[in-house]
Amino acid sequence: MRISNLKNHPVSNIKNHLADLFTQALQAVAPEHAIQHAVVLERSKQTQHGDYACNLAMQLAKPMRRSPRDLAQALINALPPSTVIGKLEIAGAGFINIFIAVAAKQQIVSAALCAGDKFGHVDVGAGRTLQVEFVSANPTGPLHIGHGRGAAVGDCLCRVLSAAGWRVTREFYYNDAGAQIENLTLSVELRCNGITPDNVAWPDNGYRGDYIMDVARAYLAREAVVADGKRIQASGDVTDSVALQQFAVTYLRQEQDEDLQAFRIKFDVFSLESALYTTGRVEEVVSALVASGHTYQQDDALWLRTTDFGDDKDRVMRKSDGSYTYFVPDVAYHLDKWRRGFTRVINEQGADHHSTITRVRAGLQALNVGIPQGWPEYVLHQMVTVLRNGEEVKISKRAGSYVTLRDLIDEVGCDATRYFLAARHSSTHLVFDIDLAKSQSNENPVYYIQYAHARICSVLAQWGGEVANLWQADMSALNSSYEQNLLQRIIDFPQLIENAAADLAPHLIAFYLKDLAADLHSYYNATRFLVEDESIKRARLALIAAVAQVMKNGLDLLGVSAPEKMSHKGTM
RNA sequence: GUGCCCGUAGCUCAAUCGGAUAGAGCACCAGCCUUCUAAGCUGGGGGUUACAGGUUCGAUUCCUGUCGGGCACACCA
Repeated sequence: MRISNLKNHPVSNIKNHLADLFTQALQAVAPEHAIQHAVVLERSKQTQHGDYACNLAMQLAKPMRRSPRDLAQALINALPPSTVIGKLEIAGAGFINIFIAVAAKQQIVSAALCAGDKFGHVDVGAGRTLQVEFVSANPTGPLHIGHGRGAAVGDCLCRVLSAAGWRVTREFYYNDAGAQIENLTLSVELRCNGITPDNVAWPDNGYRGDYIMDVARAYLAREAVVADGKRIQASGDVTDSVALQQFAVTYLRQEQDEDLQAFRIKFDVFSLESALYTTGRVEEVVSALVASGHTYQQDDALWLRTTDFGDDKDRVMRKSDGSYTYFVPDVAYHLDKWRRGFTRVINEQGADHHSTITRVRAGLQALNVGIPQGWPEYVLHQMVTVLRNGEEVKISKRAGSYVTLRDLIDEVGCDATRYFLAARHSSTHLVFDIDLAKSQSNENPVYYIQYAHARICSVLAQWGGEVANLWQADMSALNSSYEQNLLQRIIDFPQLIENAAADLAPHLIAFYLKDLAADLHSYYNATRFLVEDESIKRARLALIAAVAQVMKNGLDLLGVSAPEKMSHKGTM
């Protein structure tokens, strides 16, 4: 077997291979239905049902007025031969159960080892560009756990989409203009003058967190801060509110950048809301919207008739005081994304911003520049509830009481924090129990997975041979049920990446890795690897080396490290 | 009141565009280290998938309604 043959081996993309076969069978048996019925194959949940199942016969039964089991037999008869298929059975109401030939399954080990870090990557994106905007926190305070969820989900999404063949640009949008920034500036100014939040003079919408005091202190001490390559030196002049605002924003951006770096997240592009005003893009969009005929003047304000595009009421664009509401620069920003050539854009954000979706899309539709209706796409994550000492910690920037991302990284660790925040479906509420994550770190799933990887590395190190040559091993000895499970699990990996990318659901990676680790641990406990028989030894080592490769690739999709050693912790 | 999200084992969560007997972890019980890392493994109990209808060969999944939870409903962002 040569490397080039392994790359295109059907077992590396087995579902598509089977789907092709069944499509041909369908053409032969029922050409008139071949167009309406795309062939769907699914993994069987139980081993007695084989490895894959096809439900085509049951779907065709009604329109063709034939019994599903007859149709199943006809499809099987028309199926082109393949070395991948070991056995076919008709079961239940008309399922066609497919058993993959053991010899074909064994090929996946060599294929995975040869592909290395690229194993599992697919090409559904075909190199097309795609932009993901995430985090996009206001520069008015440190990142909290909610931003952490957005950061983890968004970054993992980017990694998954890259692995699925998309060329991904990561973007962060700063709302560095508007009322919240003015509140920030005022809060820092008050702190500079020695006024604290418990003072009656403190405004209701002022920021109360201790970090405001830190900003004020740094400003008075004439410190320098850097964000996005720009260095700002504080003047210390409390009466200069422009300088104060610039310093405060840069200070907080620097802090956010440091937190993101500690969370192993890197953005390609930072966009500033303020730039949309200074470059005239906001005005340009307003003019275009007025010209589109979807606006009207009422009560001294300018309105956009968003109800033309599915909103439940119209929205104000320009307030009677002449300033714009927040969604106007948002529309300008998204028009800019479109003009930069991103025909696919995904915005990952907290569900508390879901009402913006309709408005932004309505504004873009009103511009009538060819943007599709469902553009951009959104992935919304639900709120994170934080438990500390068994009690819910209320997240409120203004009250200054919340758990920062930095706290979590310091207390729980980057790996575990990323895993916990990314390992849940984003549409469900997440409970993050800090004490549990800290005190039970020995039972943390991320350690379970990393431990499986470290165990393999340890065995390979004790063997001391050349891992790079293992792909040439004779795999025919891999016949135990443990080995079959692992082979199938490896075969599933490319399909997993395809599904996770299609569903924009990176949490699937986390669950897969837990299952893979469980299979590995069972195998490890039941099997010796460094045995006398050279052929068996090499086959088993090749298998676990392939498993380690998949775990490393999978952990990388989550941004979690794959250590080669685990140092014991705790009292176990 | 309106819109969006959610409701699965005691707890935290899965379930691949509707598939066959709904799965893991934690917690609880009983076992496994003179052998490659016990942060591990093996076995056990635990369910009317909130509730009621509907669609069909088949529903945790889709539709309608009810109940419960979260979020959003400004000329705030």
